[in-house]
Amino acid sequence: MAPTFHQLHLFYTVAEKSSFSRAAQALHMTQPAVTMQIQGLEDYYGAKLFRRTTKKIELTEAGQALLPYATRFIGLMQEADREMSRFAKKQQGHLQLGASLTIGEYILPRLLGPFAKEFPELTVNMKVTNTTRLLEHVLRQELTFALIEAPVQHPDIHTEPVLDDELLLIVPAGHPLGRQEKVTLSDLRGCPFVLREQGSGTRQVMEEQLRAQGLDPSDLRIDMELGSTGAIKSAVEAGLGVTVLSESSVKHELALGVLAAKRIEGVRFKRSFYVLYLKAALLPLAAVTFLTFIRERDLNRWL
Amino acid sequence: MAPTFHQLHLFYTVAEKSSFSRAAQALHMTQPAVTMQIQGLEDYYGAKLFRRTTKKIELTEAGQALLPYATRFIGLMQEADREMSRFAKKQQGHLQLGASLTIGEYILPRLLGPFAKEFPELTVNMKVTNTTRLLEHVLRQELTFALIEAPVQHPDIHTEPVLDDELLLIVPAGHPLGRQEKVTLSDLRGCPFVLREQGSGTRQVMEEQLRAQGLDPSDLRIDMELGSTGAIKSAVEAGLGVTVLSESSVKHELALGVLAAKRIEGVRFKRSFYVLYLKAALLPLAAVTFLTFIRERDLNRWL
DNA sequence: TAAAAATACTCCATAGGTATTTTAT
DNA sequence: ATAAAATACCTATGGAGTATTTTTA
Repeated sequence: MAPTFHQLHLFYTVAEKSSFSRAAQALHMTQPAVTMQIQGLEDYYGAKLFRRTTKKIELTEAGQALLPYATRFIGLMQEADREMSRFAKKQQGHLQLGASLTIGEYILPRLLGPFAKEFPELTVNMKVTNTTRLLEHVLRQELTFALIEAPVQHPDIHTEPVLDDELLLIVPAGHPLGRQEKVTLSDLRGCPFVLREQGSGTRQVMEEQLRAQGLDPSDLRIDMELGSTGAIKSAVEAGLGVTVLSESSVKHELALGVLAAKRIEGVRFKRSFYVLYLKAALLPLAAVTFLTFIRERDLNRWL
Repeated sequence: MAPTFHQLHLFYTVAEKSSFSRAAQALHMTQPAVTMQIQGLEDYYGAKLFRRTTKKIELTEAGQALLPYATRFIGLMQEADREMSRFAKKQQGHLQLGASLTIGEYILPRLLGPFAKEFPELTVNMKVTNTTRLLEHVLRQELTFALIEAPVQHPDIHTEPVLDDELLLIVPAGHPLGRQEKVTLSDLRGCPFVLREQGSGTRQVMEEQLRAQGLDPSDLRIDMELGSTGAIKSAVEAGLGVTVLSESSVKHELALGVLAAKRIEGVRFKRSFYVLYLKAALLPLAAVTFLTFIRERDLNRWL
């Protein structure tokens, strides 16, 4: 009797697309099915929601009144999904996940194992390509969502940050660089570095970024390579060198004053993830679960 | 795939009743049907929502997380219903409406005609008895809702004000009673009254109230009986007497200072409506439409 | 052992699909 | 004339009922 969430979602999509047929297409349905559900809503509320002509449809006054509620319903449902994904242990489903090169190569592989262990009933399928192709795949609904390093602009696509870390130069307390107003790359020449080993995500991202700025990573003087973030922090604290880490992973030490963080002029060691998915299709719970998993991890522990 | 509003409502009721069977009963369903829907939710979220034992069930952590969302969904749906009822012209349905004696006798009869005219597809059936019996009928789901004059206390019942007017003594500007600190009933003896005719709702309610306070309405000196609120206001403004009206119907004149309103010590000419309906069962849209109709009317124009 | 929830099954309503007609530009 | 929405009709999924079994205080 009461409207279903599904109906309100269809209504929202029809309003958004200003067309029954296009909404149907966006939602993997046929046009008559959409018509039926909208009629169901109209019957329930006892008022027409759209004024139809063959060329265009437009919201009636009643439709305009309902639209914000539909939006709020969708938002609330997504919020609930997000909250509930914390508890989803025996959830089952399948994810067609896309990832850009860096993410797909360095970062996701290390997360998929633990994820599969924690959510054994959720199977994940990953496709790695460039952002443009990922966008096309998502538009064609061949991928549920994709993880990329920068937001994209497209009317049918929703982008949302999953993680937005910046890697900073980390120096021990009292280090001369910590007192400088500005730190430039040339300041770092000859400076002893303590870094994660070759092949670690952090290291890879850093080197990629350096190369992207036209700098050769081998110009750096790397004195020490350690296998964990904790070890690196200790080494830097002990004055064995400087390093590059995300601010969040040294929050504690910064607060205590044992380490200092500086941004390097002209260089952005950004580590950003954005999810990209179709506006029309609600993000399925399995995807939300996956994103929650990523967000909850302290990614720096895995990189 | 996504949870239905219905499922969330069932979930809410089961949580509220702490029992599948009692929730089923409250919602006119069988226990297995409730079980199925809850299982559907649990499958979707991949987590148990209730910890079941034969004697009692309790929310799991996941259930506790979902409950506030279920509540918000229900609230949002009711809000939408209320908003949409403004447009519901061709809505169809049937209302089993209960009303207390005064409301059912003096007030509703005058509203049902216009309502039926505006909502020709909504049929209304009215039962008039005392509040106690109305409560029983609502509990037994023989009535969709009931309109009464005062809120009732019952764990399964929701009461909500529809209208809460107080009738005040209205005197022309500059009238001696308007300057008095306190006006008592004895002040009114011999005072010329301008009132609605016998049989009008306002008049009836007033006389009932007077009698309830042990006073004989015929003690009042009624100089004039007029057929409309507007006529009465004009007569009082012109100094032809004093009257009793709800504050809202003389708001304008009070602001202009042409009339003054006083409360009579020891007498409360209250005109309150409360809706009373089952907490478990959402108020059907037809009922919301009816209540919106009542609220939107300036009742004083009809009484 | 006696409640309450879970299963098993049956049935029917309805959501959705395909084919077609209607409508308005 | 044409593109889009509505209607007709059919099928099948799943929601709800009845009957029954399982569970645990």
